[in-house]
Amino acid sequence: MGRAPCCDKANVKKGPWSPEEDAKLKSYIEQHGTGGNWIALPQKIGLKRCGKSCRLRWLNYLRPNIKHGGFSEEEDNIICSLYVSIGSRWSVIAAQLPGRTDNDIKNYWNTRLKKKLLGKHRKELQARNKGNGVVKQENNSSLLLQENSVQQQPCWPQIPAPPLSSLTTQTPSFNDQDSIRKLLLKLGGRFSDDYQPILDGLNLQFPNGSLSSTQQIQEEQGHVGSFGCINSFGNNQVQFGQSNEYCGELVQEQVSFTSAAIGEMVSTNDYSQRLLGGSEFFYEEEMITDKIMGACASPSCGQSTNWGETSSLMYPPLVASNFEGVRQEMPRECAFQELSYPGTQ
DNA sequence: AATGGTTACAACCGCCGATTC
DNA sequence: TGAATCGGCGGTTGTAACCAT
Repeated sequence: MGRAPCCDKANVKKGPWSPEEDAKLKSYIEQHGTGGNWIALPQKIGLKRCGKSCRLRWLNYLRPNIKHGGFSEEEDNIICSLYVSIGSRWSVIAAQLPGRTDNDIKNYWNTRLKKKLLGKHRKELQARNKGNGVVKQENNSSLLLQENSVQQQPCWPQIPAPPLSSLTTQTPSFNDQDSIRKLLLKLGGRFSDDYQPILDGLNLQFPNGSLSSTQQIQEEQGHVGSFGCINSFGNNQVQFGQSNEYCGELVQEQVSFTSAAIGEMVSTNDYSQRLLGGSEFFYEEEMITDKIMGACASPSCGQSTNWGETSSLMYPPLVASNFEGVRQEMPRECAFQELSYPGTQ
């Protein structure tokens, strides 16, 4: 059998913590530690709180050496570059920023960093459209979910690579690149300038339809994987790929940058435009919603869907250097799926 | 000064792998 | 071995503080 229930939810207090509760929790943990059992803790202290709530309060607020607010530019850069690399794995990102909690970073990203970058990105889009005389169609080429001309064919988006020639080749200027590099390595990514392109080792099929060797193996096994984002730090090149399944079809896109360009984007807080130059969907949920809904509503799709169903397929990016890396580092939302690959089975 | 909108952040919720019994 | 809980995580929500009108 299992254990006793975690807590009596009817007799548990919710909402903001009072200074008295904080003091009780803090002094107890400082004297006795957590005892390795958060659930039993509130009873010992005499708090009408859930053990989970106590844990959260301690980790995010009461723990010594916690920093709140006032993120430095350096921290911004680290958060941005790690988010680009590994997605919303806040605990991993927090581990690189002493004194910061995952909750803090998550809030900071959601309320400030994301908007800051998106705002800049939108301004640039508007300026670009103005310059091109484009009325609507905000760079819609970024995510053209093509209607299938033939049923059972993947609907590949047409993603134009950003103008690499326009990107600077100067050395990335975010200060903590080395630690980021180490972290990425630890996470299964590669970050070396002499590293060979990894795409052949990945289970990828890009719009040109060519199969990688790994893919062929996977094909033989009768399935292919779905993953979020691939970062290849080889030949000074970083490639972001996203693979999603819409309406039972695999949709992939790929954007490439030089690692120097990434450094520039991050250091200038301007990476949204560059990174998103080919993938606005990253932030502009409403835009992709419309497009996906539109695509899935297309006659060729053959089935109806709604955003609630498709949204779960919007995977965050992650680091992967090879197929195993993809499997191992796949966030749980990205659990390796046994996708039937249209046209390859 | 009042009101409505926005921002920032603490806290909750629900899921999942690990652990326990 | 399987059921149940624990601990950790990321996503979401509630609300106080702030700002603009």
